[in-house]
Amino acid sequence: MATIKDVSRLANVSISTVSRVINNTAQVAPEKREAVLSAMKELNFRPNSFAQALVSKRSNCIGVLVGDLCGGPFFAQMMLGLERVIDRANKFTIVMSGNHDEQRERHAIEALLQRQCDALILHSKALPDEELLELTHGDTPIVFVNRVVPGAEERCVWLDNREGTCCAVRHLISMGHSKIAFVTSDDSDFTDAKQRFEGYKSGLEEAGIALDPQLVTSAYADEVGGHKAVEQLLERNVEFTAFVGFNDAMAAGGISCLMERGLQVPEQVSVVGFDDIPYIRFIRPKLTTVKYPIESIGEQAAELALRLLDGKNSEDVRLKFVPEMVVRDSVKQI
Amino acid sequence: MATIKDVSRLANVSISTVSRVINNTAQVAPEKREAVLSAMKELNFRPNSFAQALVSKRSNCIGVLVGDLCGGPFFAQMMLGLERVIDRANKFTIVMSGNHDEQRERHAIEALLQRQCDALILHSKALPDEELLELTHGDTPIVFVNRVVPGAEERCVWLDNREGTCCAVRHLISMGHSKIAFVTSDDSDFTDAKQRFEGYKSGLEEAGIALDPQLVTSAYADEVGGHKAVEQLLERNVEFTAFVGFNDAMAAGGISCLMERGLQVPEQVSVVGFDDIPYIRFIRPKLTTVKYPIESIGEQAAELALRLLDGKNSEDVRLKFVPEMVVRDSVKQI
DNA sequence: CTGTTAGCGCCTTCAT
DNA sequence: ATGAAGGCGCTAACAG
Repeated sequence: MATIKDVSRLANVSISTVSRVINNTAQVAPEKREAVLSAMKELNFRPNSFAQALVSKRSNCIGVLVGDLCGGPFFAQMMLGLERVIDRANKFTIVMSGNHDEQRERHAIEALLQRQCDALILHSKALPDEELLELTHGDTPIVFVNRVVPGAEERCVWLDNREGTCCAVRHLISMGHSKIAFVTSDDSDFTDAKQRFEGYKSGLEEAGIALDPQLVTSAYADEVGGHKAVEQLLERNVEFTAFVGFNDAMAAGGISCLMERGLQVPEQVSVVGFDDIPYIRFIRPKLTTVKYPIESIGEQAAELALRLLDGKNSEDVRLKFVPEMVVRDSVKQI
Repeated sequence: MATIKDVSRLANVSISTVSRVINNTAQVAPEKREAVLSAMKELNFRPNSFAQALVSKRSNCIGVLVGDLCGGPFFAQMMLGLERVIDRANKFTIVMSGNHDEQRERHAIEALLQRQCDALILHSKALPDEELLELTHGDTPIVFVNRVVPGAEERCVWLDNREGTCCAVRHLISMGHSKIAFVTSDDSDFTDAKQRFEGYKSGLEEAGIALDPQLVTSAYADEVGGHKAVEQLLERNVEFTAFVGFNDAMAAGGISCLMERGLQVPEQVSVVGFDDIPYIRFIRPKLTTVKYPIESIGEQAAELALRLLDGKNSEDVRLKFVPEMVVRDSVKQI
């Protein structure tokens, strides 16, 4: 790989001049500039980004920690939002996945930091609040996604999960339902699960409906889990006219369980999901759900990170997102 | 951020000694080693990876170009495979997406190269063969995924698309079908589309069935497109008992079109998809499809890249993948 | 406008 | 076993 020295030699100028034309950092005589340009082309020169980073103290990289790239389209969508703005700022994205494992998350963050990322965007599920808070004291700007870290609220971009399930319940109630089940994740120290359950409870409470523990069922938070959970629910022989799913996948699994038993959705049971994942359009009936605006969240998180980096004020960055209902065909008025 | 100098000062040793304990590159007196270690801890020292890369000529990064992170779970799954092996090799992954645009792909590769990635794994759809071939002449090892670049075959990890649709057709024929439609992408200079169409043709040919152009229909390669394409097909009023979809999304779209018109799958029309995307389980009936082992392909691509890097022989890396049928419920024997 | 010079943080001989 | 010194490729004063 050719270096700046090679170019300077070929163009018969000093390395500073070359540097100047590379970075447009000062005026250079047109003829010399031409000479440099053609020398660069001839040698297929590309500035060594490490040398640049070493001296300029800027890596132009934003490090991103995600749960896992493959757990559904979720992170992919977030990345889409992130990339859009990071790209526009002419920076790079380095992605690492923590796979929801504490050790791995810690290691990934460590690695990102060591890479001298200019800023970090973290979607950490496994690390404790204190550890995350600690990180914000370092000299690398850090932004948290989908999580509120106490003491670092102004660096968190997140969705109000509680409000989400609450909306879902409200919607069902407005459609005449009152026996509403909740099909949730069995990972009870998963913050999202707690919050969504809270939302379910307060939605009922608002309407003066007592919580019936028999109507709450849980399993692993995917389609298979949803299927199982609804199966359990059915076995309990409690009456319900609707259920809210922890996420769309569980809702879809639950629906297939109902259908297998000859129960029609929404004729006999209404269903509301959560997330509005793209491939929900494959599900029949079209699922009514709560939108998780993950792409926008990604965008705002990146925006915030860049602001922090530039020391610009970040007041107009949206931190807290409020979910909205997406009404489709899986809820029936009764 | 503390530097090696700070550490050496605090530990009362020379820079070299610190370097030695960092890299385990020579014997160091136990007491000094201890002093260094504790100094590193105290200063929260992390070696500057740029300085390391600058002098060692190794960035420990593998650059990856993907079509887009969000066009379905496809790339996410590939990333899963890639990451697994890159991670195991203690290296990093830098991802950029080309969004199927020639300019952007070129720019992304340029950027990755400038980042001094140790090797590149490219999933390029838009760049011409010659340009890609050219890249392999540089000094950075390059691996192509899901594409055969003439002249660089030993650096390509790919699936035999042609064989895939051929399998699908064979399967349908073995189930008694002979009027088999093909619902494909309208992007005709898209290599995958060409190859899959070839497979469809040769599948028919094998069975001595003449190709009926009326049975081939195309649209944008997603669910909506599938819907449209099948709509067209229906309007043509040609008889068919089955169709092969360009991919699962088109198949799913086609199925919903059929269902809306009261046509049962597979009772009246059998369907075979392509890819076996994860969320296919949401589709009713369960779709029979051709598996695209994208995760394994990702793994092997990464494996190949690492081999190339280490100059190890890469003979046992699997380059060409052969698709296999996944038989589920959307095909009926007639 | 241009060239010279001094590092950025680290690794690696080369002496000791 | 250890320290001193040189240099990786580049940028940023500083002199002309």
